[in-house]
Amino acid sequence: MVGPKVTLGVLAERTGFDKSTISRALRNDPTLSIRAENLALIKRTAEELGYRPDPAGRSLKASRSYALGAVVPSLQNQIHAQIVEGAQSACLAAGYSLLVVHAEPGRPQRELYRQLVEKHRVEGLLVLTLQNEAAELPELAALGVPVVMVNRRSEGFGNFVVVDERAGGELATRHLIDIGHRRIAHLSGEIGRFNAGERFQGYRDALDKAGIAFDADLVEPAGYSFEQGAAAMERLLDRRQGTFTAVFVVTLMAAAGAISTLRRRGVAVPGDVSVMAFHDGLLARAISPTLTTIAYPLVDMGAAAAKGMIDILEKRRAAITMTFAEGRVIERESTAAIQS
Amino acid sequence: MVGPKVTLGVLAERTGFDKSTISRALRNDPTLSIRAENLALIKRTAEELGYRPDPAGRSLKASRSYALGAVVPSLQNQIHAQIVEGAQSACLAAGYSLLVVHAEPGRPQRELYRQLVEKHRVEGLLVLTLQNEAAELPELAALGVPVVMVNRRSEGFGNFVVVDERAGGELATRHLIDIGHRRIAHLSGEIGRFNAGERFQGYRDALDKAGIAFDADLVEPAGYSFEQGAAAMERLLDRRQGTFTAVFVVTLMAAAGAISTLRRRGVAVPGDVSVMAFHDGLLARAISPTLTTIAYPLVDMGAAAAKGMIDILEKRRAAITMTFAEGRVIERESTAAIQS
DNA sequence: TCTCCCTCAACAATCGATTTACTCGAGGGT
DNA sequence: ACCCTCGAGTAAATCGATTGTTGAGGGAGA
Repeated sequence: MVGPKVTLGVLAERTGFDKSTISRALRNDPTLSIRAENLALIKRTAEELGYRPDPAGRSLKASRSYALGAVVPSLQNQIHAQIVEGAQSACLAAGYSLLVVHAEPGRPQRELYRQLVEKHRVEGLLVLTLQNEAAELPELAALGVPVVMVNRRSEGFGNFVVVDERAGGELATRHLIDIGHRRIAHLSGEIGRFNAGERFQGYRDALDKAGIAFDADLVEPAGYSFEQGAAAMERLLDRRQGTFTAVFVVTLMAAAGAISTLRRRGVAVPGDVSVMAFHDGLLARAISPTLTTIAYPLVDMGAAAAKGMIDILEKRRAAITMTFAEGRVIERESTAAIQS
Repeated sequence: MVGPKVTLGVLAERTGFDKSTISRALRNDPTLSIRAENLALIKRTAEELGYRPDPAGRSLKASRSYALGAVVPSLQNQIHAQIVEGAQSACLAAGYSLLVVHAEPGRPQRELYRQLVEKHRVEGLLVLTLQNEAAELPELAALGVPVVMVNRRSEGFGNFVVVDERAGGELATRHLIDIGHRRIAHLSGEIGRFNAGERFQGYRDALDKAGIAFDADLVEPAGYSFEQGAAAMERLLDRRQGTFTAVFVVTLMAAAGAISTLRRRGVAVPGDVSVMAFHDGLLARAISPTLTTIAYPLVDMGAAAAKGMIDILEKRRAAITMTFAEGRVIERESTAAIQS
């Protein structure tokens, strides 16, 4: 079917040139000088026979794998799925491949990273997950390949691609303020973690700028998952039902959880409480009421991370620190203006 | 940091044996006879130095890439995300890598497949998408690598890993019947396609077995997406509102869409209409009311497909035709018994 | 006319792992 | 004394692509 493999050797026989000449010709190697007509002949022949350099040969000689690795908590989280989609596209477009592994909870992630680097020889790691950054970052660095953190950032750590979480948190909260809310609660993540902490700061920023007093009791630690959002809303209602008219929830999933609790407890959304989430995904349109969110170009972010990594590997840049600022409010049904 | 690469050559110097001896020793090559103590020495040294065979060298010599390719419509669909997660785990566990590409709508998929095979040299394709199977399957076959269809099946085509769609459709419908429904609508996919067609058949099977007359007018062609589900429910209500008490929707996403329409039109779920979906995912618990679904082990299905592919490549089997039968009803809030 | 320098390529060595074909000495059988 | 067979490894070739080095032929300047 496919016939004998088309290698440089085959091309050499066909054209009468040496394989090294052909290799150089096809790559437009400037150290090769060749007659224009011969160059054309070689290129044409390669084209006709459908020559594709074998990545194994290339890798062996170059001591490179042209592969990146990514570790992701779970692909079932749409946020991560978007990021991975972008990274994948960027890798393929640049001639790299991307190995994605998901971290099964309970199994130490260190092993996954190590396997990726030592066994599969990935040249760089895209990190979308880390339980304990302080402890794990040094380990990662010790693996000897560059690391780019995506959707995460750690003090003093070089490479990251993130969205402006703090500005996003502020944007979300300000939107609630703009449509008339004053008593705004916040379902947060673990404040010590980057994303949760920044979003929380943004929430405070918006309150401050609007001259609204911060009420720590209106902040309930939740987490990123549906269940955590639901449980946190439960606690918040137990304590403060009726005293807030809007809530900014730290993630899309947790917002869905919060809404489910609100509905179950007979609190109308957005009638009694408006709900605003961070990050957009198909889920936002699938639940009812549809969710107002702060949307960032997550696919682009994934692509930027992969591209940045590749640039680093190819010495086109030394580091990547990129912040996507262009968050915007996507208004849907879960938020409503307050008239009073 | 990582020091000089540990290759067979390094091990040879350290132990005094020839690299070929070491290679064969480490792989327990039965054609090598070696003194037990020397074997132990070699293995110990390899362990100490952290030797990992370089996949590039191995690939080159073996003319194999140890990589599989998968083309998926979008990772943002949880169903596909689950399948890919499973496939990924299975590949990594077997020492293979998995290249996932997602089909951007509009770009011909044929190019993606070709690139995967010719440029990245994947040894097998996991196919989760195909617009037009009759036209594209021969093209895929012509690429010269084995193809396993996942969550899809085509008449006369050898390899597939699927769930028992028809039994699942029957199970879903029967559950509705069991809890008292008689007038059951169906939001279907394109009947010509495998999944949609089978699920529809299952729907009919259940009606037949229960002695309920099939009413073609209660079947509304929808599609697999949220929007299509929403629009189809719109049409169905326009035509038949009040004449059915339950609906079996062809996918999770479309069911979410259907529910959103039902709610907007003031039809209570499950009060007026019970909704049952096919396949389970985080989404089912995130929407409100939570969705009753037919759950299949999709992660396992992805893993089985990858494992089957690897078995084929390693000649442990000639083909894989596997059907997961163990679908089960996960009862949540979107369905309720009818008392009458 | 004699170097010297381009132009246009060819040669050969590598990268790391695997595989096929040997080698070398000790012991066994006749 | 001679041939053979094991046991225990060794040597060399190979996979395909990529350099670093070398060389033949021709034109130009001295």
